[in-house]
Amino acid sequence: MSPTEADTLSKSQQAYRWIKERIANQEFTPGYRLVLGSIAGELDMSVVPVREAIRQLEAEGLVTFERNVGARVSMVDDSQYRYSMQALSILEGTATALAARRLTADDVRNARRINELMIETLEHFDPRAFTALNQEFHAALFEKCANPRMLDLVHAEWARLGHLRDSTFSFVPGRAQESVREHENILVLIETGAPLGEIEKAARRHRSATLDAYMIHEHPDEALGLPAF
Amino acid sequence: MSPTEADTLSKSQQAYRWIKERIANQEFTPGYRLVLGSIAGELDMSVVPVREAIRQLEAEGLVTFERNVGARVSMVDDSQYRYSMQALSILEGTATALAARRLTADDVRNARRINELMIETLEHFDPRAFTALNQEFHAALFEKCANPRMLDLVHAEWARLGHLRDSTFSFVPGRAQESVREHENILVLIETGAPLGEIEKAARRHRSATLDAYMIHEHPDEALGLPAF
DNA sequence: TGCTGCACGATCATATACGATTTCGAATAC
DNA sequence: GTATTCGAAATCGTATATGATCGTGCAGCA
Repeated sequence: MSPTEADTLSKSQQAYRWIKERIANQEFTPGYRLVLGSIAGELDMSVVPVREAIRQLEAEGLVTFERNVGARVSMVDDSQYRYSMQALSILEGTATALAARRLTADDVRNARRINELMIETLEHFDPRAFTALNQEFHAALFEKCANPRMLDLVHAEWARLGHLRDSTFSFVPGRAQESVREHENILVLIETGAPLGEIEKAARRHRSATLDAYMIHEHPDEALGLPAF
Repeated sequence: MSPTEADTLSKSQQAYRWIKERIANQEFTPGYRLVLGSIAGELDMSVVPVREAIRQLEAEGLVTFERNVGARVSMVDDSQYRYSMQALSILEGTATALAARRLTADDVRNARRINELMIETLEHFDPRAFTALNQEFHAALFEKCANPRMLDLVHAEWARLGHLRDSTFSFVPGRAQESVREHENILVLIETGAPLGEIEKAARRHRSATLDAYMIHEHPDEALGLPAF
């Protein structure tokens, strides 16, 4: 046999990934009509697995579905991005605080290493790579969150953002320097055993600041409409 | 024709509701094996819609699914309840703060009315009714949240809790009095235009306190394991 | 007795087929 | 010229059928 790489993958899951990838690639832009039959033909399978895949995507909010009409890629405007970012700032801030006391010296060292990598890449700045490292850094901090439910929510929100934009720092490259400084600051708070409230606030503000930078850069005219904390 | 009541409902949705109801009713207890064929037979439909329904429920976390094996009602132990409550305390706290500035005098009046209803029912205490009113009260406060994404998350978490326990106050009836007092306190904070941080903290603590009461009542021996803020 | 392997039953996964609903355009009436 | 109705094509919703996979119990052997 030649189970090239997707042998252990059910067709529904194949379809799921296939569609998701196209959406992430902007190949299927928002509003794009997802026709069961066509996709099934394209993937050389019947419509049943495709249906299931689309329902999953619907549950994640990536596509909207209307009965007897069909599915289309969800409309994602800037406001959704902003809202998701704010939600993430809340969730991630709390998750980071809930993980702080459980981080070992090694964990902190590792996070710092990632942050130093980010500093290095600042010279020949690559937004995509920087965004990826950024995610890695924060994951290192909140992954040990004492509350798995919070962790799930954080992951879900990260995934959601990943679909809306594959690189935040493409939009606000200037924010990168400030960002790594704040990272170090958070690390110090964790190391010195600062009150959890402080850590939460710092982590939350850190992300809010990225959002603010984005807003000022992309929509300088609009008011944020989102109260700060 | 006799479209008794479910004419406009697709079979997948019928199945979805049917199963969900059984789970809520404890008729399908955690660990219960959901067999596609049996359910399909019971509902007099083919397995296809049932499959879809189960996948939806899976996405919501109500059932777990294993390939080529089947679905079963998710195990929900106390810890999950606790984690969910804590997540809700965070989300709801923030949502309440994000809604505070948008509440009109009427909104506050309405919320206070609900709270007074809760006070009245304290005499002949009915946990179910009290819990329902409690939800109504909080919904009145956070429903105008400026961030719809946060609102979605709050709703989802409420729904999740609804499945785990249909009445929180069955477990800690003594908490009710304290609860309505804190409600009034939150209302005053909103009316007087307290800083959003204060409102958030109060709302968060309010729910945390319910969780603590539950813990002390049900698991006095266990440490919370969840740091307070 | 205890373990290995096989075969059977239960259940899931997918394909194909058909009926149902919606959408869109063309023909007709005004 | 515009509005309305009718009909066909596209697409979805579900049923039925068949192959694939997993769990389990029994038989055979050490």
